Amino acid sequence: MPDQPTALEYALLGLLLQQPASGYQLRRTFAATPMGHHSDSPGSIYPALKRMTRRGWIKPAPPSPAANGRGTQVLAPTQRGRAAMSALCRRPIERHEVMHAMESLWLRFVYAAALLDVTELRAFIERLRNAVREYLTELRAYYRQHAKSLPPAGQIALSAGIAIYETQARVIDRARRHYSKEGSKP
Amino acid sequence: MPDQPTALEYALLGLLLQQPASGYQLRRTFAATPMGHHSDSPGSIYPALKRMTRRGWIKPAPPSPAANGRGTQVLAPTQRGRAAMSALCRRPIERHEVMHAMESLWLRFVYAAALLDVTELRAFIERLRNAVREYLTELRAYYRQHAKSLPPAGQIALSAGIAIYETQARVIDRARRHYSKEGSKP
DNA sequence: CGGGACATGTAAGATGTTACATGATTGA
DNA sequence: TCAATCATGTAACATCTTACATGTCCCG
Repeated sequence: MPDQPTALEYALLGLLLQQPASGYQLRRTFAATPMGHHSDSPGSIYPALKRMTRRGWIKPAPPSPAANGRGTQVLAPTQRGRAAMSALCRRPIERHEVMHAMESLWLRFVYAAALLDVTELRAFIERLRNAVREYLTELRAYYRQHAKSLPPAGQIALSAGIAIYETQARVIDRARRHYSKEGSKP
Repeated sequence: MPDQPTALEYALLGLLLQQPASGYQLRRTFAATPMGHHSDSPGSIYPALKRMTRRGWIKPAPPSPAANGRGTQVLAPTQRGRAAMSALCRRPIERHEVMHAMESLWLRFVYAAALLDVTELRAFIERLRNAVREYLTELRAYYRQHAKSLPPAGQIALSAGIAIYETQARVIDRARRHYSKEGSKP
């Protein structure tokens, strides 16, 4: 039975939306790419692809021209797959995603830019911006209240946590500016 | 059989080294604290505590004075627990930890500051600094090679990844300065 | 013709998630 | 006394990790 799709499934779906590929190629991408800290192990990739197929998100591309001979099976997203990713991008951003899944949110930003129209993309960026700012407020409040009772190393580690989110807030502002006025082009 | 200790176990051990506590209190800490993105679910905490007990890292504190009445069982680290944490802090830092477990490394920094002498702490900071710098070099190289072929959003997301590590490198430098000359106090 | 990369998959085992079960204590 | 909180735990389930199995193709 189709449970909740995992972050891995969305990451795979995103890659396939950019370019249909085989399981093996996807594994290589995860192994070679710094973005998205997912495992390149066959034991996670292939079952995930099977689940996605069951969901109707992807399907084997027709044997097609360049069937490169080996057992390679090129997978391509379906219309439903595209819809699932769009739906993800439109979904509200939750606190726990900001807390420990910022990587996934950055991925989502990339796919939102590819799949949504400029207006919706701007809305996504706005949601992301607000979510991060809210969490930053929380973190700073925590720091104010607890820093004094922490050892110096604890203060430094906590300030690192805050600085990481401040940095990301700055990059989000940059993205916001980038997509603010010149969304569609001639 | 004792497999490899998990990050959760080390996080729990660290908290217990600061202050003996019950499973429930540890759960509350995970729920309330921004540091360490571990689950506060009983289904992960209690089995982890049981494994740690099996390993001899912790043991129930004697019924002691303030047995607060309820079924509370206060757990305290043993000598072996302390040794396990020190060993973790002295261990070389691996690429994959820098890639997707910086939170754990910050935790480790806090516990290194609490458990190791200044000389060893400085060595830990140096290792952390080098590991992060090396990974940053890799990330920047990847950016140089691939940024051009990425969509704008992909470039922004990738630059966010880099900026996060640059921020952390700066905080590590701060820590390094902090522990450089005035390690022991008057 | 043999080794290495390509390519897909399964099996065993451990961990984590969610939901439930259980019971004591406190306070309204 | 009723509900909320404190407090520990288990069961079912899904996922991930690691290791293995299998077979094809290319190149030296």
